[in-house]
Amino acid sequence: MRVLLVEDDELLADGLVRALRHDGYAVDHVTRGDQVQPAVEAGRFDAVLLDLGLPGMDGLEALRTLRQRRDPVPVIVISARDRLDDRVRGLDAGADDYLIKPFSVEELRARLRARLRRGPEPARPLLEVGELVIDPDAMTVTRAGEPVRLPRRELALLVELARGPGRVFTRAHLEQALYGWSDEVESNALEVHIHHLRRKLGGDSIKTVRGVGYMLVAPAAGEG
Amino acid sequence: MRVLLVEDDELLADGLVRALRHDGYAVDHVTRGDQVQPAVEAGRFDAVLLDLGLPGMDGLEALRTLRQRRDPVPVIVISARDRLDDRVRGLDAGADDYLIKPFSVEELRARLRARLRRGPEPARPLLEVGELVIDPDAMTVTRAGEPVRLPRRELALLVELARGPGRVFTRAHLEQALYGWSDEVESNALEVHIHHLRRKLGGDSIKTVRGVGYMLVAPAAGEG
DNA sequence: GTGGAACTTAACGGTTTCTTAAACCCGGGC
DNA sequence: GCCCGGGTTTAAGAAACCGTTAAGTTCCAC
Repeated sequence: MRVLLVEDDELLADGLVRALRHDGYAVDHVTRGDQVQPAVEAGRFDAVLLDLGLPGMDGLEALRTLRQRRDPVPVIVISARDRLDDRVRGLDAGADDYLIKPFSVEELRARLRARLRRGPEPARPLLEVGELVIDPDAMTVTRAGEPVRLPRRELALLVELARGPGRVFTRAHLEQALYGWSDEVESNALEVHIHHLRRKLGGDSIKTVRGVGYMLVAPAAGEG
Repeated sequence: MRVLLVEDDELLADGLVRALRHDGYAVDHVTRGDQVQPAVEAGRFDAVLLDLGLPGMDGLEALRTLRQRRDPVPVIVISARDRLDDRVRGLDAGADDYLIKPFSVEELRARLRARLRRGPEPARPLLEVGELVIDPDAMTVTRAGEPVRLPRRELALLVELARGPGRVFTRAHLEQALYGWSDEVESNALEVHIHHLRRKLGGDSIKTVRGVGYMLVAPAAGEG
């Protein structure tokens, strides 16, 4: 298992490298934010441990660059920035975990194990349907470059459909995705939401499969 | 996105359910540890939020059971047990994240988002008979790559026949597959559906066995 | 609180699908 | 040739499905 440690504090870095190597990981170590992208591209790491306050380029910036290029490598942020919105920002920038310094090496090990157990989760590509761009990860939609603000139900519906573009989702599945088992829908709420979505996204983006359900039209697939 | 919340503190659970529903998640809620396994099996959740101190069965136990059965659902532990070795044990039991009570809802949201970023849906099992490909889950059929639109009854009939290509299914069996035990059909509805299917799939795809029933055979290319 | 957005429910009409029924077909026995 | 029973085809009314509109209700931000 190959791990990239990005940390400019020599003392901490030394300790971590030593501890992780002791656990059997192959650890590479860089100290500057602008080294992250090249290192990851070259190195095929199974995980990255990323400090945030770095010379060259801020760690968060480096992380965003990585994710913009759809690199799926698991990233654990290790930072002294302990404010709530630091953590939220880090996770939303694409971190898989966020550990606050000072932390116990034991916990880092456990969280690293948890990440490595799963392996990289491939990032989904942006879904483009005509002038429509759906980012299922960020749960955002833009039309002709303009962000489209969607109400909760409609967004949830669209994101669910975007999980399998070109695939049919049954009404039962979609209703479960929106409502769970607790509330049962015994009206045509689903159809109404579909209707509203179509109005906002353009009529041919969501296709009806009669007697079955709905599907988001895939970019590549020919027919609408 | 479907989320299962496992939490016995009514007040906390209520708040979380409310907050998550507000974010567009379909939230189901159970309070006992021994309800986790059945719920997850029945519910196809995208993530589980799991308290540890639970009636019925300890959360950690429930988590281990889940993982022993190779269930891959992402699990975020939310617990007041804040000792280092609690966290390590939780993560090593198969948790993907471990959040200590009291926590900020904002952080839970961010960590949930991080867990729900995920790759494409796994491939589904397909039934293949000659050039015919049936996806029972999406309830779609393609013939030589071309989608064939089938109404529900015809589809159900075809799916049943496709379970044993080259095998004869009795009328009684097929009628039961279409209408269940309760409904008795006392007309030739079955024959009519067979007729329609043959028209769409090609005349020789469904063979009649006089006095017994029908069977599916690989249809010849180019017809239909 | 209050106003507006979002959500649900209900109703209607056009369309597809399902069932029923009746006519038709066809091989086998006489 | 004629009849018989199982199977096929056709047609038509009934039922279900889906899109749309609109009204009522809940939710939420101000």
